[in-house]
This record gives sequence, structure tokens and C-alpha cells, in this order.
Amino acid sequence: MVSIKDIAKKAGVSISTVSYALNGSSKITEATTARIREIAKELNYVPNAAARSLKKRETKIIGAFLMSDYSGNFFGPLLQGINDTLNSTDYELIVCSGIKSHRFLPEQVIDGAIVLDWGFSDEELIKYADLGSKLVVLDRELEHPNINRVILDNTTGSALSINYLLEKGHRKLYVVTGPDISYDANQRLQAVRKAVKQYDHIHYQEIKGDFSKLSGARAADQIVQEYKEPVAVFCLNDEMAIGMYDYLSTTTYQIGKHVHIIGFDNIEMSQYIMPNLATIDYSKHKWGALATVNLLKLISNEPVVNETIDVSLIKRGSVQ
Amino acid sequence: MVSIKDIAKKAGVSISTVSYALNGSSKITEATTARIREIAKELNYVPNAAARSLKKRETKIIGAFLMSDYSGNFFGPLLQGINDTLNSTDYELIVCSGIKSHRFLPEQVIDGAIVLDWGFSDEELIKYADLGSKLVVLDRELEHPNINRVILDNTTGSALSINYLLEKGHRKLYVVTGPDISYDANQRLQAVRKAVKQYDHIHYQEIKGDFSKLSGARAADQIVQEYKEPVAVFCLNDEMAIGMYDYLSTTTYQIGKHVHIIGFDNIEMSQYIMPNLATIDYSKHKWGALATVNLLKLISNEPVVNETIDVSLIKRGSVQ
DNA sequence: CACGTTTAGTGAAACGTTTCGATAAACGAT
DNA sequence: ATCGTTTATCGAAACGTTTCACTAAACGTG
Repeated sequence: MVSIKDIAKKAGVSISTVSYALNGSSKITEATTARIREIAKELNYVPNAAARSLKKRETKIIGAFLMSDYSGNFFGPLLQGINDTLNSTDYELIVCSGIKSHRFLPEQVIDGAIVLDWGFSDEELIKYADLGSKLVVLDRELEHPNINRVILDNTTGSALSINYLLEKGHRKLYVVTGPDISYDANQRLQAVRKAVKQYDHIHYQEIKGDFSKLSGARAADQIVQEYKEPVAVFCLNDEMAIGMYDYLSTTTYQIGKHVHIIGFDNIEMSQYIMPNLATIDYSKHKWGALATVNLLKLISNEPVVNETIDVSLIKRGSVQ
Repeated sequence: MVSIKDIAKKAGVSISTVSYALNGSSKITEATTARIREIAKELNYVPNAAARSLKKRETKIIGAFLMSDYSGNFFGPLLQGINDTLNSTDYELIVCSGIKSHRFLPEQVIDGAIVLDWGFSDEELIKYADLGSKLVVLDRELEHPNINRVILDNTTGSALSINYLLEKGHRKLYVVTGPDISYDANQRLQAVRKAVKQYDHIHYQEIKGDFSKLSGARAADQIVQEYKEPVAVFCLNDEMAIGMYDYLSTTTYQIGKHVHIIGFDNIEMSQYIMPNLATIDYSKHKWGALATVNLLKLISNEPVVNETIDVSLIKRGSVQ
């Protein structure tokens, strides 16, 4: 592997001169700089990232911890938002999964990270922040000088959703919940309970889910077992709603007639499945972009405040 | 940041002893090893990745270059396959985009990569391979000792697709092509042309596409302009087929009646849109898994051969 | 007990950069 | 001609590991 040393030798200068020249320091004359650059190119020199980051204590890489599992089609637009923001900077993005890559933060493989991944506990993230990692969390509330937060307005989302079902005249309500560890799931559920409590004469029931399609199908099964009259179901994410579609398509129960369904997230699929899935929408692109802006600020020690992403109701055929 | 040096001082041993102990060398007694580990934990020591990889010339990270753009829902199952395979090893996965992260390979940020990304030219990849990077390419044919190849059987896929349409009695055929740089697109197109050439009395026409939904919609527009009688369309990927659905839903033309559509890839969405999209299927999980196995072999200098992934036809309602 | 051998630990170099402080030459001003 | 100042370059230390070559003590063997 050709190093700065080889260039120095060939150019008949010191390695420090080479380093300065390659980094465009004004200390070196244009002539020597040009000559050194020439030789570097000639030798196919590429800098060694490990050596540089060892010395500079930075990697110019930020991570996005998103994928505790790689299935689902939730992350596309979010990543796009992150990437678009990063494109005008000299930072690069890597996408990693909390399932394994826990070392990236403490070992300083990356300068910072955006986290939406239950694979990390609050304690773990705080530990990393204590060690100096800069983090933007998308799925929890953490107070720490090295941590910023950009979260969804889950509370409003749930309220919009429940009110919509009630407006439509539904009085028999199911909620399919999310995993216990998920902050979003919990916030959404709390808001549902609060909204429901304000009304009398409604039948309200919770079914345990875990944000996966399969758990949505299971919930549908339970609903079908208990079926007496038309019901409305609020799935705490779209993925489960789709699982419910899957299951119901094997029965005679019709969505928008016997079972009315609303989801949360407005993933791409919701506008393609039939009937189209009513859901709670928010800009994933903006979410990613805002998180990135804040992470960059955190890294450069600029002041930064926590943010909330607005949500809105999308009425579609799955609720009549 | 606490280093091996701090531990050595506190333990009253040399730094080499600490290094050996932490790495579990048998040169060090169990007693000292235990004591050193204890102190390391106490001081919250974490190794510095840059220093280690500088010295060891390896990072234990492999990359997946997949995302020239982050939209689309193609990559989920592929990543799952890669990840599942990696889980039993000590390698970690990062997902990166060829749009920016070109330095990761030459600068040895990663030990190797799986590449399915037109953001890299053949020449560029060869250059990296020459510099010592280990690569598995999924979207091109490259002969190099450091490069292995796992590709789809596009040729069979196209043949299956065309034959299916002809079997169904269609004689007016459109093909919506892919981007010129895409190897898969070209292979598919070549095979289509070859298959079509074997039949007389069929009307065959190509429309330029680029694998995006938008280009599928545009193609649909053109088809509608020229419409005289029912036509069959082979979209060289599902994404464009979906774009075509989008467009046609704004017209009175019906899929499976006026316009018959078959895609390629069998992405998740194809079985949800109505009517379900006929397409060419292959195991993305296996694709990722095989690529990973081969990459690991390449990295450990084991012999490895190129592979092809089988495809099969999925008949669905979009073609009658 | 004297010998070679094993064991447990040490010291120092090396990996490829960056950067501080030093130095020598060139320059401008008096 | 002399003095300070700027300019271009250099030397060396430092970042945090790993690992080779070495040593001294402990051990087993005849």
C-alpha cells in the first residue's frame, strides 16, 4: 500500500510537506503542491482512513441505526431525507442495525448517529453519549447534552384517528398495540386510552401486537372469532393493518364494511392495497432531514433544540 | 478517552500485557487477565477501532452498496439474506450508497463489499480490486481474482415472461426497458429481443424506461396514446409496472383486460396491488446469502466460483 | 544441581497520518 | 550592511493498538 512516505521519498521532500500539500495548506508553494499531487496520482495513492481518524479523532461518517430487522418498507423515505441533507456536506452515511453493530458508537467508527432502533436501550445510548458520541434519537426521550430528539406527534395522531372513527359513527373499537419497548407504540396507545376515556357508551378493546404483519393477521383472527357486528380497528402501524388485510382476504369479512381499519405511518403500500388504507401521515423525508441537520449541529457544538414532526389524518376507503 | 495505557498504569503492568490479556492470549495467567479485565471494565475502556484497524489492516466491517437512491422497496429481503449470513460471523454490515461513499473501498474503511449499484463503474471497481478490496458484484460481469459474481438468470426470466404472454395469445407486445447502465436491464432486454425474434406475426415495440415508477407511468401514457386493441406489456422491473398501474388508474383502461402487464423482481407490493402483478420471481434472501458467503471466502482467500440465481414465473391477474 | 525448556511478562517498533515547533532562506526596511 | 519578519520546509512526537524479539524466573529432568 502506497503511503505518504512513498510520495515524500519520490518527491524528495519530507512527509509533513506531503501531508500539508495534499491537504491544500497555504504553507506550501503552489509548485510543490502541484508536483506532490502529481506524484500522488501517479502512485495511485489513497489516504488511510484508520490512520487519519486515529490522529484526527473523527471519521466523517455518521450512522443511521434503523434496522432491527431489514424487512418492511418503512425506511426508504426517511433515509432519503437524511441523505439529501448530507449530500451538501462532507459527511457520509452508513446504515446499520442495532442487532450487531453496537461497537460503532463507543469505538468511534462513526462521528454520530441517528437512532430509530429498539435494539438500543436508553441506558446504552446514554453511556455512549457520556463517552462523547453525538446522537439524535427518533424513538425516545432522553435528556443529555450530546443527545437531541426529533419525534413524531404520536399523541395527536392517535387522537385524530380515534376521533375519525367515532365521527364515522363507530362505537365498537379495537386497538392493535405495538411492542412494549417501542416508545412510539406506547405514546400512541396512551393517547388512544385518553381519547377513549372521554366517551361513554363505546366498546373499547386492546389486542396485543408487535408492529409486524403477522401480529396484524393474528389480531384479525381474534376479531373474526369475536365478531358480532361491524367493528373499527386502529392498528398502531400500517404494517399490522396490512397483515390484517392479508388475513381478512381469506375470509368473507370485507374491509370498509364489516371491519373498518385505520393505520399509522402512511407507508407507500397503504395507497395501493384495496381498499386503500386510512392512516396517519407525516413527512418521513422531513423527519430524516431535520434529524440530520440537528446531528450536524451537535457534532459542531452548535446549540440545538428538540423538535416534533406534525402528523395528519388521511381518510381512505378502509374506513366507511 | 481511556486507553490501554491507562489500564497498564493502573494495573502496574506493561501495555503489551494489557493488550494480550484483553485479547485473551494464553501467554498471560488467568489471574492477571482477570485483574486487567476488571480494571478495563472499571475504567469503561473501549478499544479504539481506528488504532486497531491501522495496525491489523482489517476492520471487520463489510459494506453493501445498494442504494443509488434510497426509495423503492427492493432491498429489504436482500439485506435480510446478507444479515442472516453475517450473524454467525464476527463481521458487521453497513449499508452505503455509491452516490457518495466511494472512499470506503480504497481507504479500507471496510474489508469488502457486495455491490448492486450503478453508481460504480466497472473501471472503478476493478481499480479497487487492484488495490486489494474484495468484492462480490451482483449487477455486472467482472473477471478479477478479488471479485466474485452472483447474478440473476435474467435471460431465462425474460424468456419465461415473453413465452407466457405469447401463450396467453397476445401478439401485440410492448417492453418497457431499463437504464442503459444497468446490466440486469440490458440482459433482460437482449433476451427479450432474442425470444421475440423467433416468432413471426407479432407486433413488438420498445419504450424507454429507467426502472422508476415515473418512467412506468410515462410508458403507460404512450401506450394509451397509441391504443387500438388490447396489448401486453413486459416491464423490465416491478417498480415500473406499478407506475403503470398508477397511470392507468386515472384512465378507463383496465389492467388484465385492455392492458396486460408482467413485471420482474416480485417485490412485496406486486401481490398487494390489484389486480395482482404477474412477475418473475427469485429468492432475494438466497441471493444476499450466497453473495455474503462468497465475500467471506474471498476475504479469507478461499477458492470461490461465480453463481447464478434461478428465476421462475409467477402468473397473476394482471395478465389474462 | 546443572541443564535446557517452558512460562509470564516486558520493551520497542510499527501501522499512516497530522501538526507543533524549529530552522533556514529570502525579503524588505532602515 | 544589518535587523526583524515572513515564507517554505522539515523533524519529531503523537494518536492507540498489535506483535516480534527478548528476558528472567520457574520448572522438570537426568
